[in-house]
Amino acid sequence: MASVNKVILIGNLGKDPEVRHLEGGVAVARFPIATSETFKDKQGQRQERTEWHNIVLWRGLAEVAEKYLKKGNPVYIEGRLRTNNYQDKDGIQRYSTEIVADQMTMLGSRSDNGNGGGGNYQESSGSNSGANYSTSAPAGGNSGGASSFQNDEPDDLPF
Amino acid sequence: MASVNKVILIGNLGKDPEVRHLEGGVAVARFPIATSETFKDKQGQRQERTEWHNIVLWRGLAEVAEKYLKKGNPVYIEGRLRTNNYQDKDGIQRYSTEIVADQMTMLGSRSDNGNGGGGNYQESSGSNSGANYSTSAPAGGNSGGASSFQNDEPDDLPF
Amino acid sequence: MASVNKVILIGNLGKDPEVRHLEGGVAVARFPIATSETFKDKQGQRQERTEWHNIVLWRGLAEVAEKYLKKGNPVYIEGRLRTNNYQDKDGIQRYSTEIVADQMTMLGSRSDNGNGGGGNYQESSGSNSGANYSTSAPAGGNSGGASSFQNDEPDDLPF
Amino acid sequence: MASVNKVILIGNLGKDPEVRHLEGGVAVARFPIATSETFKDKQGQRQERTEWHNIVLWRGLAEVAEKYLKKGNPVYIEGRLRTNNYQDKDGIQRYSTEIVADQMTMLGSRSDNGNGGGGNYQESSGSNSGANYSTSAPAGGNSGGASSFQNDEPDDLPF
DNA sequence: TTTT
DNA sequence: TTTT
Repeated sequence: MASVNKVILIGNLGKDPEVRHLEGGVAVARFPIATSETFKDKQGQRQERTEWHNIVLWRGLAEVAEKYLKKGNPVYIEGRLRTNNYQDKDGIQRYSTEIVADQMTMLGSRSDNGNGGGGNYQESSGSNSGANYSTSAPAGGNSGGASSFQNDEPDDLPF
Repeated sequence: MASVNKVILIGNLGKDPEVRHLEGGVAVARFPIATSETFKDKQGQRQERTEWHNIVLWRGLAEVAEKYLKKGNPVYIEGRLRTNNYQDKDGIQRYSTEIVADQMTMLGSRSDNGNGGGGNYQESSGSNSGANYSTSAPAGGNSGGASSFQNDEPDDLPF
Repeated sequence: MASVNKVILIGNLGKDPEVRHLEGGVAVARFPIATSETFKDKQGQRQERTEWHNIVLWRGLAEVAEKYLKKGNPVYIEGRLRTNNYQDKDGIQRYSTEIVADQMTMLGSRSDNGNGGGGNYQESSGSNSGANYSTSAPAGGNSGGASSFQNDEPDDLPF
Repeated sequence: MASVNKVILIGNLGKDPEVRHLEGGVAVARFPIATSETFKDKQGQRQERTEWHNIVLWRGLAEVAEKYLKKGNPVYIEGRLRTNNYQDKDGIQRYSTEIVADQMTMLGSRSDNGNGGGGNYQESSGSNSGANYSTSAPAGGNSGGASSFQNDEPDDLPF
C-alpha cells in the first residue's frame, strides 16, 4: 500500500540555523527545535518534558531560514521523518533521525522575530531539478518572492 | 476501510468566542478563525485570499476559550470537519461546515494574548461521559488543571 | 501571524470522479468522499455518523483521479479548506466548503481498486504557471510520470 | 510559545508487534512500520527509499495491536516523536527515536488483514490514571468496545 | 453517495 | 523488516 510520512511541529529554535552552501549553489540549513509537553506524574506533580527535533531545510527554505530565523524563534514545520545511519569517528554505527522540512512558517509577532510576524515558505516539488529550481524559489534573495504558496490553480475560474 | 477526518489550522480569531452553557453544565464555544494565503495571479500580481473557518469547542476546551481567547488571538486548532444541514428561517435547506476542535493551543507571545504565551488544551476522549468527564476536565474552572496533555503512559518505565 | 490550513482525510469515494477539461488543457476533478465515526449515544448504543467531503483536484492530480479512481475506492487526501459562496438559481446566497487536494494517495490493495495497490500523487507548487507546469505534471498523460514525490534534494550528499 | 509535536504515518508493519504486559496490567506494543517514497535520481532513474519508523503503543492501543495487527498489515498511525537516549551494553550513549501512537487505524481490506477491513482506535487522554483507565479501554479484551472515538459531545443538541 |  |  502507498505510504504517508508526515510530521507537523510547532516549537522554538534551540540555536541559530547552521547553513551550508554546497557546490552548485544548493543551500542546506539545520537547526534544532524544542517542543515540550506537561503532564502529571504519579504523585500528581506537574512535570515537563522537552523533546528536541533536528530540522533540515533545503534550497529556498534553507535560505529563508538563514535570513530570518534565529535562536528562540517560534516556527511551524511540516516535513517528513528521515533516519540516517552512519559510523561515528570510533567506527560505531549510529542512527540519527531528522525532519526534512517541506514547509516552514514563521510564527510569532514582530517582537518575537523582528520580521513582521510571519510568512509561509514551501519546498518546491515536481520535477524541478538543480538549475530551474531557482525559478520557483530564487537562490539569490527572497525579497518577498519566496513567500510562495502552493496555489497553482487559476483563481478566477467560474466555480 | 476505516477513515480519518482531521483538520489542522493556525489562524487568528475573527471575533471573541461566543459561549453557551447548556443545561447539565456543558459549555460550547464558537468563533471564526481566518487563514490567508498569498499567490500570484496571471498578471504576476501578488494576491491574498482569506479563508474563514467556523470553530466549535466543547466542554473544557470551550471554557478555556471563554477565559483566554479574544478576537485577534492566534491559535492552533486540531479537529475534524463536520457539515450540518438545517433549514433557515425561510425554510431553505442550507449547509454549514465547521471544525469541531479536539485540541487547541494558544500561540503568540504575552503581548498577543495577555496570558503568558501559550498553553495546550485537549478534548477528553474515551468513554468518559457526563458525570465523570468533570474529572478529566473540570467544568467549574480550569485554573491550570485543563492544560492537560495526552500523556498517559507511566514516565519512569525501564525503557 | 502566518497561517496554516491543512486537511487530512482517509475515506472512500461516494461517486466516480467528475472531470472537466478547461480551455488551456487544465483538468479539474471532483468527487465526494465519506468518512465515518462510531460513537455510543446516551443509551450506550453504538451509532455511526458519516461525513461527506467535497474533494477538488487540479491538473495532474485530476488526471490521476480520472484514470485510476472509482466509486468506492479508498484514498488518502491532503489539502486545504476552501469555502465558496455563490448565488443559486433562485438568487439565494449559498456556501459550499470543499477540500482542494495537494496530495492524493490511493490506498487499498489490488482487489480494492484494480490498479496495483497504491501510488502517491502531488500537486506541483512554487511559481510554476501555465506553460511550464506541464513539465512537472504533464497535462497529456500521466503514464507513470505523475507518481512524483517532493523529493527535490540531491540524494547522495555526504550527510 | 506552546508547542505541537505530531506525526502522521501510513505504512506496513515490518514485523508482528512485540507486546509486553507490565506489572499493573499495562500493555506496551512495539513494531516497525515502513514508508517508502520514490524519486528520480540525477540520471532520471526511478529510485525508491524506504524509511523505518519505530512505533510504540500503550494500553488499549497495545492490546488492539496484539490482537489484530500482523507483519505486512497497513496502518494509519498518529502520534508524537520521542527520542530516548540510553547507554548500550558497551556503555556507549545512543539515541533512539520512536513514535508514540495516540491513534491507530487499521487500513486495508479483509484480504489484507483478515479482520474485516479497518477500525479506529485511540489513546485515552485527560487525567485518567491507572485504575479507571480500564473503563475507557478495558484491559481484558476489546470485543468491539475499544473502537472508541473522541466523540464526547452530546449528539442531539439543537445545532 | 462510500466503506465496515 | 513492509508494501508496490
